[in-house]
Amino acid sequence: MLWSKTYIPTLRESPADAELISHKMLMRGGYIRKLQAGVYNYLPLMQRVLHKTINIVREEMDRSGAIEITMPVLHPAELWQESGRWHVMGKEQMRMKDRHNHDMVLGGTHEEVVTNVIRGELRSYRQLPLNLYQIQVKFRDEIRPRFGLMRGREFLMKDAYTFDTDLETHKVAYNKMVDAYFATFNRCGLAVRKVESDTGAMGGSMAHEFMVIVDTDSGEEVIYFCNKCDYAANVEKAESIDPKKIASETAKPLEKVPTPGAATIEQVTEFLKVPAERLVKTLLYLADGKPVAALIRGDRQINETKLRNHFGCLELVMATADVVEKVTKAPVGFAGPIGLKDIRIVADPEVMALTNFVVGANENETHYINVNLKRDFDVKEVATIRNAQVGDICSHCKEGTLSAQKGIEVGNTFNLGLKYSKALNAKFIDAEGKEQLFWMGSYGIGVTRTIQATVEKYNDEKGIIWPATMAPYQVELVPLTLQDDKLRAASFELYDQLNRAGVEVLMDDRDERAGVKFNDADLIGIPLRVNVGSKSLEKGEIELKERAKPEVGAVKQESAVETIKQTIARQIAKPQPF
RNA sequence: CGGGGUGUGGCGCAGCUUGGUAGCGCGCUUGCUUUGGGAGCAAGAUGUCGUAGGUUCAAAUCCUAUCACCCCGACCA
Repeated sequence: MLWSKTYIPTLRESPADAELISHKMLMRGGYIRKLQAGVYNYLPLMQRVLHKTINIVREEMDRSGAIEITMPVLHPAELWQESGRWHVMGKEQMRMKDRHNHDMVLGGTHEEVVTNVIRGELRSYRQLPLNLYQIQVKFRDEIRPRFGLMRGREFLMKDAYTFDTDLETHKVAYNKMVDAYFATFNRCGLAVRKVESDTGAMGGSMAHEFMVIVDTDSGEEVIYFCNKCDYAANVEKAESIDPKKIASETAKPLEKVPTPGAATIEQVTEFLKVPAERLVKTLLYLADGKPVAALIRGDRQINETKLRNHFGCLELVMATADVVEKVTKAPVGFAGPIGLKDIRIVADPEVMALTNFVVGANENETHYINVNLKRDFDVKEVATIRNAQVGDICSHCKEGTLSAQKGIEVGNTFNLGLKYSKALNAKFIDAEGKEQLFWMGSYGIGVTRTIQATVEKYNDEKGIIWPATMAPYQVELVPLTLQDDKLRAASFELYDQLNRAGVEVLMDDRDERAGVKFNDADLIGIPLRVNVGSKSLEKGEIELKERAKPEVGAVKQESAVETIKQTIARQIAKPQPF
């Protein structure tokens, strides 16, 4: 392709609304343009990267035995009502009405539709296992779309769905997908970490996320991993070991003390000269509208996902001040479990291990000190509802400590169990002639997000450095000038030779100065650049410059095509640029 | 939705406090020179100053409303 014949609108400056380096580079390199928040045009270079990435994903899915289909983007609301997710998805689901005033959904995921595809028709266990996948645009009305393609409202995704006869065969299918994911991301030059995650609105009992670990602030999610064993989980899921009961001190008598002006943990620790881990926070929430209380140590952060799972509610929101006052009969900041009646109270195991601790007294500017469980109050529900923290002991090996890193989630896998087959009544006949529900799994790869994650990972101050497997072109051919007839002729000849040799080549045939072309070449990040300049041409040579390497090499014109092909082959074999 | 911020040629920005009819850099067009890491000179084109009201002789500038976009938070197959 000739640069002059395609459309590569590079920018010297970053648009003001781009924050992440990857977002800036994709904008500056003329890869993407925003249409509205979270919705992007994919320009010619991006389109080619997209094709490359899709091909990798497709090849690995096919290799794993998954079968490609295409399902509609437009779904009838009835299907979502049938599964019960019409209400679960809430505002995140893009919805519209047709001319008959029927509710429609722009799909953000396809569990319902894929189940509808097979139900009633896939009737025999002999047709199982089955894995159906598609690569398709998805819509999600994100609360806050951001960071370019990282969190879009419209984005490209590969979604696969497995159907199996039982849990054992489901696990086989699940692990095949896990293997396919590692293979896929490897080919993209991305080292990914598989971490445990919460199942969220997907239901089911097991889930993993595939994370690209990044040093920058671009990681949207914090993941915790053990320094001794291979345990890794995201912040929603990560668990640390529960403490043994602290060598029990003698219970001191309960005492109610005034704490004027001390409503926050910091103020109370300061005022009472008690460390935060001796305080118990009483946090009030509305679980599907009903007030509930959660007790965690003062030095800990509540994990609302864990809390929501414990209460089994759809909606969990912090109670407003007036609810707090109504329930505790005290202003915000003085809630405590003693005397708190008629609401469910859940305590973190760490709280259960405390003695002589401090709680709010449900009275303005008052706390209880020397509180002890059983004697002063009792809780019926105990569940881990705190966030893990760096330095905590790993809950798996019980030896290592947890560290944290930021990551970009590029893929995920979910065991869905029987949730959707049950809700949508999808059954097959087993070997005994009995009707059974399908065991299902769902598996996503954010294709457009993976592309941006790759840019976020592989760039320098000059621009993008693509892994050869994803690069829009394999080679960028740069004639240093077009004014010199010999040089021009040699460039076009090489361009033709490369095309005939099946090399994906972009030639910068613009009548620009060399510096402009070099800078644009570095910006768009094609892994191999070939310079045709008069100095080397006099020696019968052309120059090779790999984007990821500083040095410039020279080869004889005659062997140029061969050397270029070898270089490309080497780059593709090891796609990680550095 | 809460908090913060920004909307002025394609991109980046100034002008707004103190109203007087829009400017800079890059890019774009044409010509000449130049040509190995973002050239120089000259001549040009491109703006209903986000939108709608209002105040005023006069509004990019003041007031009101509204929309869009960005950041933090909440949320997130």
